[in-house]
Amino acid sequence: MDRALSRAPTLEDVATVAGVSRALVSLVVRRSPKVSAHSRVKVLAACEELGYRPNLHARNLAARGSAIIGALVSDLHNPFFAEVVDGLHAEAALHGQHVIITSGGRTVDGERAALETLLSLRPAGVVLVGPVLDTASVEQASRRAGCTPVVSVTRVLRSPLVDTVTIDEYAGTALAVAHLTALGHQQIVHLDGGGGAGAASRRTGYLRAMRAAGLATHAKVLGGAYTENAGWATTDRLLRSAGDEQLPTALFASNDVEAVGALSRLAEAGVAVPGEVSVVGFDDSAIAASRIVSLTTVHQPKLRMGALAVRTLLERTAGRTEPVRHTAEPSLVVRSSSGAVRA
Amino acid sequence: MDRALSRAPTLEDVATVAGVSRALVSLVVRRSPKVSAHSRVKVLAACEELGYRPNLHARNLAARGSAIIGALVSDLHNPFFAEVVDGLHAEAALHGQHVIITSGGRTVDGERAALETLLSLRPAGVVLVGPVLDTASVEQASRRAGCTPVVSVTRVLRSPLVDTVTIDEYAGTALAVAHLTALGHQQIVHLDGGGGAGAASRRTGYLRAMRAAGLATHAKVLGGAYTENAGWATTDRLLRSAGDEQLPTALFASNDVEAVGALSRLAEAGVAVPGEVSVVGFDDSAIAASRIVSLTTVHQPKLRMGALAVRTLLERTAGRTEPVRHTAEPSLVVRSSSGAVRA
DNA sequence: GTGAAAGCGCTAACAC
DNA sequence: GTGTTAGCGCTTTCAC
Repeated sequence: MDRALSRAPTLEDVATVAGVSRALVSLVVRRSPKVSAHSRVKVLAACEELGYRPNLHARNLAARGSAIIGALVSDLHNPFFAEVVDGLHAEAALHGQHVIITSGGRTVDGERAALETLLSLRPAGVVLVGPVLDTASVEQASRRAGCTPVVSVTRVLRSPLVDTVTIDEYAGTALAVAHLTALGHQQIVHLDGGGGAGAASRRTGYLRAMRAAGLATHAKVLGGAYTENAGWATTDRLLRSAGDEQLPTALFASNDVEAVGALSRLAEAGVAVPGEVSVVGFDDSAIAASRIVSLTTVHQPKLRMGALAVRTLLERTAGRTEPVRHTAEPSLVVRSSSGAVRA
Repeated sequence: MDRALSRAPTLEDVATVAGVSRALVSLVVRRSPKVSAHSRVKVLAACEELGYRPNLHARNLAARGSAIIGALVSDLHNPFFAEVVDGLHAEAALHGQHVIITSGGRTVDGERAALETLLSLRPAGVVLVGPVLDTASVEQASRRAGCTPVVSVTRVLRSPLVDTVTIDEYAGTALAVAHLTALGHQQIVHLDGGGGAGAASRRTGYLRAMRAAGLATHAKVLGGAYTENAGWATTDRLLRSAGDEQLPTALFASNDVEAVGALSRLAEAGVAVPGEVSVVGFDDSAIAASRIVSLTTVHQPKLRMGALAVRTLLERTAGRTEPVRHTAEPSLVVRSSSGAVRA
């Protein structure tokens, strides 16, 4: 079937084999309707025979604009982001766009370099998934690339050049607190997420929800971070500082891994979950669903957020100039880490 | 600083501003030594002023060959692969190569499409990370792209066109079995990995190691897969079929998530780990290190494997035509899921 | 419908 | 050292 060819076949090769001009082949591969059925069949057969695959570089150069959407994922180790990328892929495919991914290894410099690489490829737009990069760097990079559209998922970047897709963090925290109060909990401690994306809003949302429930005096925030170790350490401090009777009845962590840290410290201390203490997380990442963890948590619609990011990007490409800030609706997933307050 | 420019600046723009020819600018940005210091400074200043960034498409087209290494990652949800990608990045950076990633969402069709996208970008080479794609498809794709070098990590593809990087699965299983027998275990059951990458070798390795330890009669393989549910279900069957006294003293799972499934089933049944049953996994993925799991497991040097993949790729580019099969050395990470056999 | 010709931004020979 | 010239593979007018 394949003719021997040391280099990859080009439009020209296809045209020669099909006995037509290059322009015609170009029209066929781009699915133009202005081609006779006869020619189309001939050309397609030649493509097949040669194993022709268009050169995206050449296409991009000639068409000045590509069907590539670049995704800069801050942390490939985080399955949360993987799901957002799934959403990106699905929606991009619907619009005939290709998605290529780079990662910055959770560092500002790494992300800056990865963004440079991405922009050198002159993509139709860039999706920043959970970026740690500062707004100024993003703005500058976008502007230098002829104002390539940028949308940030998870993290809000306040720039007229950047659209954002996040969830309604306040609604999420309200769901978590409402779930716990409905179970009779009053002593609900919040394990803070430190400087993590959304952590500040979650803290505020928690305080607001506690106030709304008439539990303002019970509200208590303990410093932490979006890590398992932080969750462990914070819970450790809690256990040490309080006698058993003063232990809160519920812990609301700023994200899932922090909740897992709390769970493991509680298990070490022999504290029953949810018998003595209920634990609620945030994100609904893969670990929360694991049988061994089975964590009640606030679900973020990651797939939908990814898809929304792509649509938002394409709207920009289509001419919108006003920035938009989308917030998706969270929901609560009840698993076995939460239950009625202890007697 | 930035001059207003609606489109991204080109070499030509830089040349105009610097008052030199395009070729000179090209030499400067490619760090050629054959440029006077004076010109270099002038050109660099102009680049800075305009925020110039080379167009990779144009460069690739003109130079027929790019500094792009494409990575096709079968499953972005798997942190195991993320670490391999870290290794890829690190080594690629050392050689001035860019890494771009695509994913096939764990399906053959998805991977085929992702590979097409990658190859349309005419990369210097492609790294397949844990591919599910069949050998024939890979061979054909590579050949159609003018024999683009391909290296497969984790999964062995038997093709003269494809290099591979895996670990020594036999050595890994030997480590696990030796660890357990040293602790006095004899009733060691293997939870099979089904059709997963390396699962067959791990099964064989287990049987071989048991035989070598004089435990051939105790060897027992239970069907499974590389999933938490499979680990749970297999352990469930084990618990149901055996009275308590017939329970094996150790479980050796084909990978970590399967081990986690086993752990959760044992916890549900109130079986103490490692008091009554020891559990050992394979891979040393992130979940194994989690405090709540703390799984003894066989470590795969993922970073090194990623780095090795890049080096292997570049050797091909440099002219090697013989395929190579690298096997990295595993090691054992002892955590708290394994202990001395019960009395 | 189809073909000819120009040019996208860059590199690589080759002159000077 | 520096400038000139010819493409790389494709899309895009614009004639026919």
